[in-house]
Amino acid sequence: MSRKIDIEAICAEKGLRITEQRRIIAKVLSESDDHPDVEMLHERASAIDANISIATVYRTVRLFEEAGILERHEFGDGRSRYEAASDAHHDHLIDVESGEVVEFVDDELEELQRRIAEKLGYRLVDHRMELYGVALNRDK
Amino acid sequence: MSRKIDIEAICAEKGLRITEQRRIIAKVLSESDDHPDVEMLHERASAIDANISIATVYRTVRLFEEAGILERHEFGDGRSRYEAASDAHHDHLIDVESGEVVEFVDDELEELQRRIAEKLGYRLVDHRMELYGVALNRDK
DNA sequence: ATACCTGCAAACAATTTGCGCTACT
DNA sequence: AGTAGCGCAAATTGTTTGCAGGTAT
Repeated sequence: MSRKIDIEAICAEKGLRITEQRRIIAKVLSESDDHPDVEMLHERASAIDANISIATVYRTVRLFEEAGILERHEFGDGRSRYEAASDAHHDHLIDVESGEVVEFVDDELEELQRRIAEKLGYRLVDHRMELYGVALNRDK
Repeated sequence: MSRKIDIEAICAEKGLRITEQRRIIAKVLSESDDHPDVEMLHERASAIDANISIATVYRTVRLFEEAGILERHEFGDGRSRYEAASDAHHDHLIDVESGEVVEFVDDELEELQRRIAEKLGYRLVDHRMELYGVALNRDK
């Protein structure tokens, strides 16, 4: 789903300092096709450089989020999960049995949300939507 | 929005013990038309009986949620917020400027979500959706 | 050179839990 | 009477932060 995004280039663009640990965390993020939490990111980063502290992962992830490089999600398991912000917006469906996360886009849905907000007297600035489901054909 | 729900009766129905503190917390919940967090619930309960501990509020809120008496929401401010589970499902729109929460129902949306899940190969068992918006006419 | 970054450990905030005592049923 | 619930304080979990030393620009 995620076309590779050159986070390092974006950092330079935004005037962020590029450090060894940021480069590694950026690489890990770019190569993740799932929605890892901080602990998972730290594990993956540690596999490349064992000295990266989890505090740095937290700081970097916040920095990247504020720079719009990353999107943070809360899927209801208590911790935040991240993915590289692509220009293509999408929502998520979570398989409640396996925990698997499926990404999807539905223009009709986007449009409907905008209309609902408007009907209530608001201009929609953001939304969060997750569907929770069980697979129909268990034999996949 | 919330028609009064007799939580005490539901407790009896489900075989839950009815204690003084549960009765109070139930009353506070029934009378709340907003979406209080545990701290707010504790404050409101304390106004009735100053001896209720916050641990009991946490325990009771969890008990009630597991019994289906309560719905828990996470609106992105870190803590969980609760409302009495009514039979009438609804979603929420959060005014990002005032923090006000507007409840709404949209059948087309419900139906669309079901269809999207199905298209992806899932049976929809739950969903969470929040719209975030700014009021169109500020002079309301 | 210097301002920014990192690792470490301590601090925090929300929530849970062990324990001895109390109160429903 | 006996089990389940309560209050309190300590423990847990996810996350943030102060500080002393290191590093990118």
